[in-house]
Amino acid sequence: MSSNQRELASSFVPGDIEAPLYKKWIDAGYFTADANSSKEPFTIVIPPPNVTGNLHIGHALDQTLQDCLTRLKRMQGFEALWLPGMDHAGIATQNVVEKQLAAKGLSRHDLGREDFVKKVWEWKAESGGQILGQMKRLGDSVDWSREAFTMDENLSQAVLTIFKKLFDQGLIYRAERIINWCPRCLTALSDIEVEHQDDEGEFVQVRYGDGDASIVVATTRAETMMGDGAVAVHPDDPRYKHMIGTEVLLPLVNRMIPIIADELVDPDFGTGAVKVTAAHDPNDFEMAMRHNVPFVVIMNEHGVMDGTGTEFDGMDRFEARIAVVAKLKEMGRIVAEKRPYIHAVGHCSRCDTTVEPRLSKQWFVKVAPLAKAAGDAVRDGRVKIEPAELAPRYFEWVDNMHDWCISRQLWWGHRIPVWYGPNDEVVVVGPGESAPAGYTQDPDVLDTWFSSALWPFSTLGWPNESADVKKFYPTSVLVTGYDILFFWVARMMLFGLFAMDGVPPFHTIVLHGLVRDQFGKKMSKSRGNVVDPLEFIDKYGADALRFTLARGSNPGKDQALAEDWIAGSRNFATKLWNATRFAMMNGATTEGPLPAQSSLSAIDAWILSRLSETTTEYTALLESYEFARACETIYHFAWDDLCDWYLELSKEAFASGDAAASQRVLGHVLDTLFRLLHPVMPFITEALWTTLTGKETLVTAAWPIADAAHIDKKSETLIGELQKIITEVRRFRNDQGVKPSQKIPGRIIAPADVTAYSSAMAFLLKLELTDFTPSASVEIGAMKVELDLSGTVDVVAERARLEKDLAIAQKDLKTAEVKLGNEGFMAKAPAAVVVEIKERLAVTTADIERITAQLAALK
RNA sequence: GGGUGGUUAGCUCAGUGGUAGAGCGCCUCGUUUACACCGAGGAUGUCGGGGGUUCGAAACCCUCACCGCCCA
Repeated sequence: MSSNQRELASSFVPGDIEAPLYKKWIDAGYFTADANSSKEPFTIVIPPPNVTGNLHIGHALDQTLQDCLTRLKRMQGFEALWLPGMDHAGIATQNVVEKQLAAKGLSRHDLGREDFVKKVWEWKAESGGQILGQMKRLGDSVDWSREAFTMDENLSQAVLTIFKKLFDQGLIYRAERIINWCPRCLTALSDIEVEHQDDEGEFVQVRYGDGDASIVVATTRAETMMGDGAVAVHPDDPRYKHMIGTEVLLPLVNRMIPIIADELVDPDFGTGAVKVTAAHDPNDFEMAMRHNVPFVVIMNEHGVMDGTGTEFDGMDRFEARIAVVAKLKEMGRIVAEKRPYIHAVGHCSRCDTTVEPRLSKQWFVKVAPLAKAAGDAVRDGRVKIEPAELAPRYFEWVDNMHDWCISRQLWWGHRIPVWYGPNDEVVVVGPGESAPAGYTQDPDVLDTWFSSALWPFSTLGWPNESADVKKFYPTSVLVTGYDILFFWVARMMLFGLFAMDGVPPFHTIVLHGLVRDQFGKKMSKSRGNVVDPLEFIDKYGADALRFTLARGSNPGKDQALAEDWIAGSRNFATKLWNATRFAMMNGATTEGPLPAQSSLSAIDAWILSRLSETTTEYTALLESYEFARACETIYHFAWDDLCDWYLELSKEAFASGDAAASQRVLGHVLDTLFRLLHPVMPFITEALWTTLTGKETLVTAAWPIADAAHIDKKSETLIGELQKIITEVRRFRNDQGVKPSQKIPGRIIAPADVTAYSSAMAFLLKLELTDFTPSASVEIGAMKVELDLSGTVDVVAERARLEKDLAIAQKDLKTAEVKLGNEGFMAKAPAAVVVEIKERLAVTTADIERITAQLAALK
């Protein structure tokens, strides 16, 4: 089929093309990677969204960038694999199903563990993973044949394998520690599952003991005092030095507790004396270990007071706080109180309940040796972090990482593969092994991030020696928001290096920022400023959303997003559509060789030169993850250079019917432009390109290589001159109130290389190149356009125009004169800069002369 | 408290030593051989304050102020 037989719809409706194109791509298998290919691999594993999740705007950004890179590399001839999948999201998913049960008045305990887990699987089958369908709307070129889930059989084998390996090397241990406990979820949480917020609390000073044997302690948690085992002061504090080693009476429970000295106490905080509640505070726990302070547990797993033997037993912890303070007040023991007292309090990241530090026996990963390796891999350059400015954050965390609590008191997740014998024997059961008879398995499951830490290789088939692992590991790039650098990225580094014999899980970590609202504020349900990417896709098309997000994505930086900007991207898509329609109406073609460079008009040579430069610049920007700058570059090439100038300057040639060279050049420019834009705007480029070329698909088409022979500075300079004089004439017409469509007699007086394009310029400026007596003229440098306004020149407007130009020229002249008159400048500035300023002086001097003469003539 | 980013046009942001930029918004004109989701033209900034380095600073250094994020 030749190009003039194919047609584009007269208007661009994204919804008409997107779904059919995605189906075409899937049916053709373009996204399916081949482990046996001889091509160099390029691998990205998707940050697995929660099985409970829906596509939010952050996913849309993350995935747009990943798709850009994957499509780019696929076109560049790599064996590109973008591997999709989901995370089982332990607490989140269990919460969803428990909520459903609660609606029927049931708890998970009513079902029992086995049936509950079955129920979760049923839920997943029915309503989990909605995000996968939404990813298709976005156009993600993921390999669906490799879709993975962290609870899949193979990924579970990976979990068992690594658990056993870590345990055997002494890197997993069980210990009684203070951990973060959620009294609502009834499970332990790791440090990063705790979110610190500034809450309104209270700060009270309580007198322990009486008379000489008394000391005032400061606390925000009066209710825990019944669990105190000591009072601590700084060893050098003169106020308390004499009391160290003595005992005071603990009110309410009437127990004598020692006063101890510990460096951890800040003498400037409160009264300089703090209560030591070993079983209910992590700092106190540490001090207690050093000083043999007893652990007194006074709260149960629900955060309810228990075992104090006082009237407070049975009270909720917050209720108890009020009651305890009231009672102390009654006893005259409250020395001072401050309320509200704003301080940071930990909350469960899943349900927002205030976290309770709790003494409890849990499983931990000993991270020190793993974290050292993870830090070194980045330090020695084996893994790059982009942008590099974010590397210090990574180091700060990896170098100061606490041991990782990995057990969770949940039912949904990978059950801890530890079995206990009748005499407390401990056996870890690896893949294919079974526990000795009479042993019982630990009831807890592993932290969700334990399995996601294995994602870059468990999804490829590890621990089996799969073809995928051989071909696609290590992965090339990991694209994710900086907000999960610690949650996920650092942990993949830890486990990846450990499991894969020191081979890091990816070469480059590309970090992007968060999507914020149009005023740069964080999106949140409470603010009501959360946007739905699917609504934007419905309204403006996936390409528009993608382009907007990519265009806003500066490395590692947050971006604001406004609906207007998506509309702007939709306008860009429409522009491309209409430009292509126009081009095809005028015979643009991709068939046959490009005309010889020497035979081209300056207009054609110029656009090829700009195309070549744009290709180079844009490719380099994409390859260095500078998505915002890349989009900016291609946007201005397409809209400004191509649509506003090339097409306009070419209209005369197309109208004259003698434009074979331009038809071929234009076909080439569009062909290349669509290839370049395809990673960002896959749908519209596919539609336009296949229509233009008659070929099957752009998905697997070759990435353009800039032709250095097309760089033509002479044509660029010449077209630059044309643009200047055209703009000046337009400005003149505008100032004179001449309508854009009104034809007026005119003539172009300029050097021959400019006048060679007189007819193109005249067509564009609506000038009639006939004989006439000029009544006005517009000049720029050596170029002059004479016009006939039939004697109706608006002298006032023209004076204003010239005077404005004169003022600018005079200011520029002065700047140049000052510089050239500066001895320091002349002595020290680089020669090239001096030459430039001298040229500027010459140009402005000439401008001033010319404008002054024109103004004089106007009198 | 420790770390870290920011302050440039009305808004959101680019711009790492040589005449201040983009998108959106704003003003004027306009149914011109694609496109009003458009075209042409225009207005708008002592680049947070102060000091310093330099022939030259939005950019480099110091300092202050004010926002923000991460960690404790």
